[in-house]
Amino acid sequence: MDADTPAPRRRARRRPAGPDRVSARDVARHAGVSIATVSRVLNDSGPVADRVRRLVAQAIDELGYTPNAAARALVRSRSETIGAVVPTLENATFAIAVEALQSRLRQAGYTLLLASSGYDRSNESTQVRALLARGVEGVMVVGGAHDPEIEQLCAARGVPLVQTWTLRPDVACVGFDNRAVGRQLADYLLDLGHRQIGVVAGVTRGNDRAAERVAGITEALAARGLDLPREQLIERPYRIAEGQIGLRALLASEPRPTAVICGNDLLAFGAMLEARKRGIRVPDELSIAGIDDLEFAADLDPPLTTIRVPAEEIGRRSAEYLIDRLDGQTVATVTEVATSLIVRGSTGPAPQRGDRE
Amino acid sequence: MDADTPAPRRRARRRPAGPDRVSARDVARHAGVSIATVSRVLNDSGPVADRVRRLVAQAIDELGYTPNAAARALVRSRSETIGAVVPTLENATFAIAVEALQSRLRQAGYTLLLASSGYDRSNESTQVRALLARGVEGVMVVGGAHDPEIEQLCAARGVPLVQTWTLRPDVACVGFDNRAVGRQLADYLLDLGHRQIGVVAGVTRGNDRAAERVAGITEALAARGLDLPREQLIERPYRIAEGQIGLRALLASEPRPTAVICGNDLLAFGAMLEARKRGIRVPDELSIAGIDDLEFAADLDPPLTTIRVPAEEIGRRSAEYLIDRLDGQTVATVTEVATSLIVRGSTGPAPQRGDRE
DNA sequence: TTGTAAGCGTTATCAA
DNA sequence: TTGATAACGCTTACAA
Repeated sequence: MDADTPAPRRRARRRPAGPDRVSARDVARHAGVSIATVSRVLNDSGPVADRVRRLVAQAIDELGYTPNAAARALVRSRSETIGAVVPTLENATFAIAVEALQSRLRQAGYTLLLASSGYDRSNESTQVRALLARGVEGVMVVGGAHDPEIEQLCAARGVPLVQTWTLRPDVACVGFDNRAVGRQLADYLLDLGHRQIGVVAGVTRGNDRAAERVAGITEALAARGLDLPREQLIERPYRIAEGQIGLRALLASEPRPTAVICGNDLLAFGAMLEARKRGIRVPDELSIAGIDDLEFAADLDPPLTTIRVPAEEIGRRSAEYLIDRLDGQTVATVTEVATSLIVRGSTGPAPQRGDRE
Repeated sequence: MDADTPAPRRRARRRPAGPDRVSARDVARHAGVSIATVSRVLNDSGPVADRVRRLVAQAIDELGYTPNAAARALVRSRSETIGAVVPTLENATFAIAVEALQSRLRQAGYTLLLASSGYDRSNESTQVRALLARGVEGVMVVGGAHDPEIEQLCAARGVPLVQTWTLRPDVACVGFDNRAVGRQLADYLLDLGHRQIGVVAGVTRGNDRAAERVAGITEALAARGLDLPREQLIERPYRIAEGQIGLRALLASEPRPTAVICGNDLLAFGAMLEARKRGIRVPDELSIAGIDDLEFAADLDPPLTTIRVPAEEIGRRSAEYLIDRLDGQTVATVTEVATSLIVRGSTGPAPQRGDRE
């Protein structure tokens, strides 16, 4: 995909078709006042006689006038626009966050410019640059590891940037500690007696959240003197079908894991499907856990043990951070949202030696 | 939610913080040329000596110049911006479409402004108005029934509007015949011998797609001399848990349906959960069908019979329609995308009298 | 091949 | 309480 090189337009019309756009000048003429007065009633800046105000309002109505946002943005140097770049909307967790982000932004009068990166760092950078060129006043991105250019560009223009799904002390962010999440999941399974733990992670290249989750798992294992051998760590894109592939690969390894941590719920769903297909009883023979707590997680059979990630809250709080910053308020730069381990039926004690078969 | 009344900003700064934005004038000065020349190399309009071109390019680089989109939009009266309003991104089918829409738009140099309506017609209208005020050059909405204001506003400005997930001969649209889809599903089940067909529809108020689907089902039944009694038609929001509620309601009615058509796959998933919970065998005792063919549909147990809706294609083609229109091309206004019945394991022949129990 | 200058539609300053 | 008018940063005739 060459999202980078916009194709040239074939024919450039000078003005949008339709009846020539009505401007403030038209309104002014129609109401028999000056254009300055029109502006004043429009923005409620400066005094206007009630009678005049009514006149202008009526003219605006009759002419169906809408102020030109570009002109306003130009003179005020404020676009009232916020940009967001997410990896993909196909992952429900990001879709939910974007939904909340947009909704909160609109309440404050901002419009959302949306782009997606496809989990590609250089593409992400391109998208941010495009948004900045469009004059966005704030930017939201997912994750804490990016092309350094992103932070630079935003900083250079004084455009606040909020990084989500991550926690970094040095930048504005709304998220959680992915490493801790990985650790928590691993510790939980270790406490259940599992010693052979496999991982179906997301693709870690260009995805610091996925990488951190793996790191957390590794840490927890190390703390108990265990390690995560290469064959026990499979990386797959975040899709159900990939979870199946991932589990298949893990099952081929020796010793066979008694528990599998998946990078998110989609992978976990796939893993559960594969286990069922192979007649492997979950959780008796194999425990499976995910991350996100998507809508369906509680409804799988057995219900999926997972880490709840408050996507809606992340989106909403990101919006609030940007809104407040643009409002000139000083706000906490680091916002941690609470995740929590939701224990359901897909995980259980490690099978005793001999339990199996 | 009062998304309609943006709260007033607390403090309005004059210019965005940071080092005063570098303008074309700065670049011109730096390169020792006129501002017109800068514009020429920037847009590749008009002749520029190679040497000068290099000079300017270098200056642009050194100064980190980015053209001001608002100024450009103002003078060209083109914002290179497209607006979309979907019911919600929480429904994967819309998320996928938006993803495709955005990606295709960017390729053509457009940026996507996104808003959501929450399935509320007046809110949808508000969002469209906001987008129009932002100067979008094209608009995408979901469905074919809206506040009439929407079509008027777009028409008045000559802004192309594409309506999706629907087929209307009189307007630009990319979609399919929801009524036909409902009919097809009902006919399929009728052909299997079902005579007691229940429906868990989406909420039809303000949702013409949901309403059309129900209408199609009703039609198919009528064609065989059957009707759809009130108690056999349940409307619930598009969520898994609501599907459970819906099926519960249907099961309480007499005679109990042998087949249930759900407004989308989420409702169908819920219905299947409820059936399982009650020990009702699917499809032996009860057939269940959905619409959308979401990622998980094939992986349910039993796999879900559904209608495949090409959401990605709808998004992409909507983008292409708008791009071509804005390019001055004459394009087909009505684009039908193919849906297809995917028969899987969740539906089967109607149980013979006495089969049950 | 280059530069000058007239807008584009607003907002905001300053007089009146 | 109102009206001229100068920006805002850019594109684009038109001149040179």
